[in-house]
Amino acid sequence: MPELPEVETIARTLSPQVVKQTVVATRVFYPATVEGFAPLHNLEGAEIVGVGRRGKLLLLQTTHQRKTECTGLALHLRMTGRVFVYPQNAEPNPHTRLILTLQGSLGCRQLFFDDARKFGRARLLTPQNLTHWNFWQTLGPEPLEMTAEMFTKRFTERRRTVKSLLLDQQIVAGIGNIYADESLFRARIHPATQAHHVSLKQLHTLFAHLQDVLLEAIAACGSSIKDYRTARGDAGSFQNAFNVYGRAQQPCLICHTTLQSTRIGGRTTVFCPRCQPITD
DNA sequence: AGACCCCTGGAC
DNA sequence: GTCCAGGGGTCT
Repeated sequence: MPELPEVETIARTLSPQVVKQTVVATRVFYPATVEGFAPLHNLEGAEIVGVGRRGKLLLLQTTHQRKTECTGLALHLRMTGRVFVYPQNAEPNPHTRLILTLQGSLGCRQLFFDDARKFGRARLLTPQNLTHWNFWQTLGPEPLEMTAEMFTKRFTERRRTVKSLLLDQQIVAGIGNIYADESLFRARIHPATQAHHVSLKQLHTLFAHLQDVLLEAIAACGSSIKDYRTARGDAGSFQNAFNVYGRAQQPCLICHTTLQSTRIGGRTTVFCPRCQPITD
């Protein structure tokens, strides 16, 4: 389930494989994958000039196509989306949703977007698509680019639980279930604490740990639970550093108390009842 | 704020 | 066969 560190890793590993290559053809195998007002074939003729990330969105930046006003493609991998570059003769598999055929200094290659669960989405970057895309328009700031003051201000005086705010893409972009639970454990904050009951000092601690865990995860090329791979096909290794995610009923690595599992905002939440006391 | 939906592979 | 994983949209 690609979150910020996984998408960042994909962007970094994909970039050298696609930059300066031209999209010469596109194929759509599952039409619902493409959202918005512009068809995927509007990318044809454009050269990929960069690969970036915004929150959990992977961004392929292309040369501006004046006729279609297209400047790239946004991909949301959701849970099972994968991006790979294959040789010209590679055949689509049953999970292949999109293929961009690339031509350039690296020869003819194919950029595959595979997605078993069909939750992933692609959207062309055009003025109309961006204007009418509420998710894009309301997406919160990047956690690795915001200040501690920006972060804490978004959590104070809110009654929602601190975990649901961490997962809210309008509050902070790019955090999913893994890094929400891991940063709350490190900060020793119970995930069900209402945000207005978390002290300013605790919020600063949470922000510092959130940045730490994201940077460590990026350095480890992300967390591979099941589906996630880099754009080179490698697994990440940060799953080996989890303190709580996926460890319900196992002993806390700090105090050996049995880790508890609950549901917050519809998501499985694992925490240590001793290290993360409830404060209310 | 919570429920349901979208989807399918894997665990049991 | 049943249940679960879960990001984001939508509806109540």
